[in-house]
Amino acid sequence: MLSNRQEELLKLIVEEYIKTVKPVSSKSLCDVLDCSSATIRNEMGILEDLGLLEKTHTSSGRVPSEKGYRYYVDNIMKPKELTGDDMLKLQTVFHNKSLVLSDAITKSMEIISELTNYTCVILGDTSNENKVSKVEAVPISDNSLIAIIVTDKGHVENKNIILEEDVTVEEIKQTVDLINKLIIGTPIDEVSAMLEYEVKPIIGKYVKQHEVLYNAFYNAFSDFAQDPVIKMSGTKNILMQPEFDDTNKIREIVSKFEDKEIVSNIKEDKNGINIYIGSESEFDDDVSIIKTHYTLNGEEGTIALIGPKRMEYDRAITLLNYIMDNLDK
Amino acid sequence: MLSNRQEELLKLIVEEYIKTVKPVSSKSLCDVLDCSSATIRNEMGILEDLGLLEKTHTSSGRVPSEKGYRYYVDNIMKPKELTGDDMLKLQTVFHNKSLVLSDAITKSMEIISELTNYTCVILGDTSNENKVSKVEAVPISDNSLIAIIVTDKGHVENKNIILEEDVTVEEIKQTVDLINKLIIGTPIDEVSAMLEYEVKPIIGKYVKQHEVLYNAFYNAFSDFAQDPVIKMSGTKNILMQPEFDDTNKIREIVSKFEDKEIVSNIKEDKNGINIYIGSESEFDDDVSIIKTHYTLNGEEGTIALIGPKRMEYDRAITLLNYIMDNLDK
DNA sequence: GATTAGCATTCAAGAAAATAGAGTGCTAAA
DNA sequence: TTTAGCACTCTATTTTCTTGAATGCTAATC
Repeated sequence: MLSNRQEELLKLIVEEYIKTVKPVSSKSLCDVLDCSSATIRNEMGILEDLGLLEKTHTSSGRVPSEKGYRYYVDNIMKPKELTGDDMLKLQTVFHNKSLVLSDAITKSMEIISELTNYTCVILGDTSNENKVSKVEAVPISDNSLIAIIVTDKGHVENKNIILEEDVTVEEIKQTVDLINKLIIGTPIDEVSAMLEYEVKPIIGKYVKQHEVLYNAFYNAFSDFAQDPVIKMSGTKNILMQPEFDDTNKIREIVSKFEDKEIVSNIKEDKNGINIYIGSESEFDDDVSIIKTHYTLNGEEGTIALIGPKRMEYDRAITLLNYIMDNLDK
Repeated sequence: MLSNRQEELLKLIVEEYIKTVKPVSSKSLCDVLDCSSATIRNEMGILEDLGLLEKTHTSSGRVPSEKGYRYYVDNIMKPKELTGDDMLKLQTVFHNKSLVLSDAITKSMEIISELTNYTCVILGDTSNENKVSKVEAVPISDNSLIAIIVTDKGHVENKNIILEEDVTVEEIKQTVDLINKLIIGTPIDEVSAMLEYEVKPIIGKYVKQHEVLYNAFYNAFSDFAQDPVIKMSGTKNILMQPEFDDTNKIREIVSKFEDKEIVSNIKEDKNGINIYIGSESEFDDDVSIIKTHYTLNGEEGTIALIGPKRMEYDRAITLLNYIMDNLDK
């Protein structure tokens, strides 16, 4: 258990380091804590023994450890008020009423990455709340067609399908009508089963080239659930941070950003705003990630803010909270 | 005018530098040119006076200048045969027949960036060859609908539209039917005019909330022509090149890659494969860009390969040519 | 028992000097 | 026209020194 002074000291060191990116010396805190540097050094020693502080070399000042940041975030940090300036920029998103929701998230992401100078990632999934609203097929050539699926939440997916065998326009129309009749209103995650057990048996009776067409639509729908949308904003921001002043580190991060599989792992399941510090992020030991899962009118996904370990956690959280609150409305 | 030996010398220096990224010394070429280093130094001096070679400092070996690369590309370089290995990897794209064309380009881009270790960019435009094939509108809520436009080449665009005033399902249906009747077959770049002069006058007679609906569709179509698709592959590749072993240079390039406006400038209009060396690229003085414009079954755009100035121009061109030839089929 | 002054100690970071070696340019001879 | 030979230039690396900002510890003080 930390004494009041120890907590105060940890707080000062974390906040000073976040600001300056330089190890904090005992002397520099004398004034604030109103005691001598020797006393502070003693306390620092204790915090270091507890694993909350670290040194970069034997005679350097102290730097928060991962555990130190964790303690700060869990026990010390207080929510921060939004500054008028931040507020002002955020307003521009929410006052534009003609923005469709999905655009609003994207726009928020851009603003948040700009305000914080961190990198913002959106991993969007199509929520299972989506129900099929309309299916359409437009023939393009003799052996290809475009299958279009619209959901009640306004999602549109289309797929260009090559047909292995010739199919008549009439057959396509029949199939589409049939599918529409049977699956409108079906939640998107149940469509595959629906197609297989309800549509497949019936389609054979009415449509000649039923195999080909069934397969085409089955593939179109199976794509729907998959590949989450990845959007990033401010990729460069995190690379600009002084702690990443190393070509190989930058290359490593850029490589990870480019790898969809790695980025997809940033996905968050828990509710509320969650903080992952350094190695906790499972993305890169030198970054922290603040994530939150959102469900918003048929869209669902993760919004994540990637910054250095010395992130301004309080401000970032406040900003994210503000955005989430306002998107709800 | 260069002598044979001078051309040979330039060729050797360019190719050696491309391979090693180290200034080339006179001594290292004695064997190949079968003369003394002093002779080579004399010739090098001439090439330097002509601005084809440069030194990094007074007593360093020679490095090709921008003009040197240009001379090499224009006068010396010969097309390169594809290696069996390259060929093999490329085959995988073209043997997959169920790949729709647009996917084939994307896939080619990925392979080409992987084979060359350069960065590949595709700037896709919707060609004006596209003609409207079908328009559809699906109501989502009382005050919003999804407008969908399909072209004869298989392009689909959709837009979520918020209606300022209430509109009935019946009115939407009427409008869509009307638009379909009037504009199917219209080239995409003429749709705006068509809407304004043909549809607008008529729509008023049949549809009550014609203003609102007209505006909605007008906006949906105006989006179509705009925002070209940008796809990138192997962003990290160029950052890995040894000449970019500098954090600020890397940051600069990443920033440019992130800026859609800058990337859009890479667009190519000329036919055939074009080479832009260093400052000619107008993207960054330290890179070269090989670009080609493609028109392919209703899709149109630019495919660009971004590498260091010491690119393997011959190989890159051969690869691009191979891809373009095969996409045509 | 907690605090602090004082002092030896450690280490990074930067400047300065020393060294080695890879190249060049130029001259004079072949 | 070519080349051997040599002085010269510059980079890159290593080494040494110096400075100053920290620390840890001890012993005196509050």
